[in-house]
Amino acid sequence: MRMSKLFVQTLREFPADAEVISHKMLARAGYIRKLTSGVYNYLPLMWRVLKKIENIVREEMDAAGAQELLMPFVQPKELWEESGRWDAYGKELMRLKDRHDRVMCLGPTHEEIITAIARDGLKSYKQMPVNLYQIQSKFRDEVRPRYGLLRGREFIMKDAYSFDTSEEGLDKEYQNMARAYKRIFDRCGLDTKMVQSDSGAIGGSVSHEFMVITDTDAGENDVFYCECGYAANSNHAVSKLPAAVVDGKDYFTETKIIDTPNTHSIEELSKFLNIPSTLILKSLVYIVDKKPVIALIRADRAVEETKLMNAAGGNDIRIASSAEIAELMTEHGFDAVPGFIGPKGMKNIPIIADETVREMKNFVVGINQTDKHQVGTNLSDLGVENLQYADIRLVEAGDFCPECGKPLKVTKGIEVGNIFKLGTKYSKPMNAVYLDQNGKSHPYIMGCYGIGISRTAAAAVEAHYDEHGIKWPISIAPYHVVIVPVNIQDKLQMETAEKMYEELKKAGVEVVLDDRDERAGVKFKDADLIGFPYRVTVGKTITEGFVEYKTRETGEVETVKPEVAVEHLIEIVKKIK
RNA sequence: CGGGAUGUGGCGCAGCUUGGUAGCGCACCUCGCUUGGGACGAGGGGGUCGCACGUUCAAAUCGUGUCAUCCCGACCA
Repeated sequence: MRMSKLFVQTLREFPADAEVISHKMLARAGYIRKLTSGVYNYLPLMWRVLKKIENIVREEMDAAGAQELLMPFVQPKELWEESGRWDAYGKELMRLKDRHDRVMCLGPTHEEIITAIARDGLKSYKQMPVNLYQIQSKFRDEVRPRYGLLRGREFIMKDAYSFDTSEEGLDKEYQNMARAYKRIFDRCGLDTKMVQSDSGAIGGSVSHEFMVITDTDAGENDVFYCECGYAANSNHAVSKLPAAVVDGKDYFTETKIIDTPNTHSIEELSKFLNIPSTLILKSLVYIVDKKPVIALIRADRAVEETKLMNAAGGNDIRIASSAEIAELMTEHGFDAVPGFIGPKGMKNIPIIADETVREMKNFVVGINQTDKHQVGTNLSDLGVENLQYADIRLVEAGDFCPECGKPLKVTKGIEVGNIFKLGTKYSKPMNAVYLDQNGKSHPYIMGCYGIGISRTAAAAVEAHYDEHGIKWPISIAPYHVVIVPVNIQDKLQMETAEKMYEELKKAGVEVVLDDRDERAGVKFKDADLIGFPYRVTVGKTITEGFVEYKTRETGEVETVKPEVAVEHLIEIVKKIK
């Protein structure tokens, strides 16, 4: 490709509305243009990158035994009603009507469709196991799209679905996909961690996410990990706690109610009583699926909302507003303000206590009376009904690994892929069954496996850039090399550049010849910004028979003969896989 | 959904307070000159100032409404 014909326009400055590195870089270097919020045009350079990632995914999925197909982007409401997700999915599901007023939606994921395909054509145990996948645009009407390609509304995803007759079969395929994912991200030049995670609204029991670990602020997830190999998303991580004072016997000799004026926060209360916060039982009111739930936890710790939501068996959670708390107090005949709330007397409302609460003795707790707390208390003193214990605690750095006991570390991660065990979550309600050896019907045991293609591209930029621009891993770079004749009016320079260009093209190297009548500085800036992995500069030294060969990643520069540079590049490209 | 901000050529911005013929830099086109890290000179094309209504002799500028976009939070296979 000749640069003079390449459809790309680089910008002198970063667009004002771009926040994270990948968005800034991709927009400035002419890879993407925003069409509307969370929706982007993929310009020719971007599309080349995306196709390369797709091809790596495709090769590895095929090698792992999966089969590619393509499902429709527009889907009928009826199937979503069968699975029960028409109501459960919420506003993220983009709904629309056709001219006959038939209600449709844009596919945010394809469990319903694939399950319908399977029940139509997958009738015998003899046909399984089978794994079907597609690479396609998805649409999710995010409340707040952001971070460019990292959290768009329309994005490209590879989604695969497996069908088995047994849990063992599913387990095998799950491991198979985990290995394929590792190879895919390795080939894309991405360092990923496979972490345990919550399985969320998709449902199912077990899930893992593949996270790109970056030092940029684009990582939306906290990942806790240990040198022993344990790694988990914060919404799922568990830990062992450091030792703490959990028995208040040295502070309180009897159980009594005392005045604690204006102690609205844990900090104020522990200061007022001159006790560690580990002796205070914190009570928080959440609204889970529109109903109140009280969470109890040792006060030095925070509640992990996803864990709490799962413990409460809900699909939706948020902290209660002060108005809702007031209402709840009134219903139970109290009038305490937040800061003095407690489980005492809260009948007919689920109370979920974190595991930390089990060990607490002679502690301090709110009793739903403003400016008062009860000290030297044990949970049994409070006569709590509907009590349930669960791990609802947010892990913190410094906690210990649940598996080996060493201190956990925390890092930010960008989720680029995930794998779920779905079980019969979709096959059962949709009555998608096969016949076994005895002619008896059973629902499929399913798994699903996603990779965000466009997000992977953005994550690669987050992981590979410098102040001058992008540094693509060669396997997913839009082109392998750019040849820059410094002065296109110089006959020898231009002839040499053209000759190398033709030779490289012939050898299958993806090469751009920067034949623009621009000054060298402009071409160098653009080359760095766009992120060609290699640059060959044909300048003055060509009179002595040499060109400059530069590696973008390392900045290393060599002076070599043109034919050496060509050979070198051909070798490098041969080795990409 | 709560909080904050912004909409002026493709991109980045000024002008608005105090209403009076829409401007700058980059990009784009032409010519000259230049050619190893975003040169220079001259000439040129492109914007009903997000939209609507209102106030006024006159609105980018003032008022009301509305839409869009971005940031923080909440939310999020």
